[in-house]
Amino acid sequence: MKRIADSTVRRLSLYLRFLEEAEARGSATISSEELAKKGATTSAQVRKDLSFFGSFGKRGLGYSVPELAARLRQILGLERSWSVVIVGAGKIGSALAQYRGFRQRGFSVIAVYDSDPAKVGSEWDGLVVRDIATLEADAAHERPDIAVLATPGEVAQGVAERIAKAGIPAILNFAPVQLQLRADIAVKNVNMALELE
Amino acid sequence: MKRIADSTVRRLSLYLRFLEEAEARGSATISSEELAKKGATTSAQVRKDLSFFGSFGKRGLGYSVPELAARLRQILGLERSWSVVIVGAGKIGSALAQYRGFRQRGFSVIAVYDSDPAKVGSEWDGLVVRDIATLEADAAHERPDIAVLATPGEVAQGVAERIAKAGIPAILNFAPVQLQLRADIAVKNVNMALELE
DNA sequence: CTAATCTTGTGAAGTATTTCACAAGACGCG
DNA sequence: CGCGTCTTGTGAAATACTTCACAAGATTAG
Repeated sequence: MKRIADSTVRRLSLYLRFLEEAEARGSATISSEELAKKGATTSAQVRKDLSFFGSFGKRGLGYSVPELAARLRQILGLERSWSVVIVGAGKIGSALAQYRGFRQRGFSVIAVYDSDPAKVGSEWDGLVVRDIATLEADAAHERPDIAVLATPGEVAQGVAERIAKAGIPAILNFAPVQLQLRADIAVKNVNMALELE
Repeated sequence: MKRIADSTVRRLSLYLRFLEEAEARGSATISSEELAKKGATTSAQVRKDLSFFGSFGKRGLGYSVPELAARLRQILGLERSWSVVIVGAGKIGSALAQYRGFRQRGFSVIAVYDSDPAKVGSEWDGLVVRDIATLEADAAHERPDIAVLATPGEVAQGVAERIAKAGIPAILNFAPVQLQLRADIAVKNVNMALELE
């Protein structure tokens, strides 16, 4: 079995969103054509994407909305909950910590870290900001799945190395630097200014 | 001339960041190999990306750092300043309004809008939150280049239509919905939960 | 000036992704 | 049941993107 293309994953995630809308509206089935129109793609593309994982549509009818939604959740790894820690309690970190979209998608924020003593101990939306010094010790028993890196660029590389050493296997990087880490750490970069270009 | 691939633009933006670092360090030239190593790609890829716009390297030497940086800024449209309005003064809107990365890249936030009377009139970082009711009138004379849509999903489509009607030609959409707009409005979607999947 | 060494620019080859096009299954209706 | 209509699943074709490989320009050292 070949690797799933990044572009395919993005589209699957989009399809899932449309399926959830359809589910809420009470539709029982949906065609590749409908999914395509909402997602600004083609029906052939939708079918190709889905057929990669097997065939769960009915000819002449379309796809069963609840069945396809369940299948996509499984493919995207959303049938289980992922625990997330946010490192950096600045502007971006605070927006992310309170972003409802994560919870809705099965990601639960279990901790926020910062190095600024003025911020450590303050409470946000039920979460107490922890001292970054305790990152390694906490990670050893809480075993978070993903770290969101939202520090200033200057310290991002150093903090990323600590995250890697603490045994957290994936980093979502909001800092505007390219991280250099061991290949077994999954790094995904997000650059908001880049989106505007 | 063919359209520039999305993946190419992303890399060009990355190269520019490395060039700015090199500029700060005082390097006069840089090779495709060096750019490739930092950007986790190959030197052939770097050269192909750049050769698309002409040939401005020197064989045996590499590329002139300031010259290439200037050329990339021009290609990416960063030689001029773009004015941005943020619509939606919630968590994401406020993080974006204060995000320094935009300014550094030539995007200046000229206004923030919200529909909540409790927020309208309050001041953020030198910007007064305006009532969304004045969007059309303001846009007519300020002519912003880009609107950042950071409203809740339920109202995003309606607000996007107003933005389009107000004559703003590009939207960066942070709401978790797929906008349906006229084809001449450039829409770019950002979905933070998606990045984790 | 010549030789050795770098590094670009670019066809050609190799992969990957998207679109086309159509056979065949599924349903509804008379 | 037979017919018309809808919609999937999928090879094949088309397109797009990446990597290879090498000729040729540029520099440095002797």
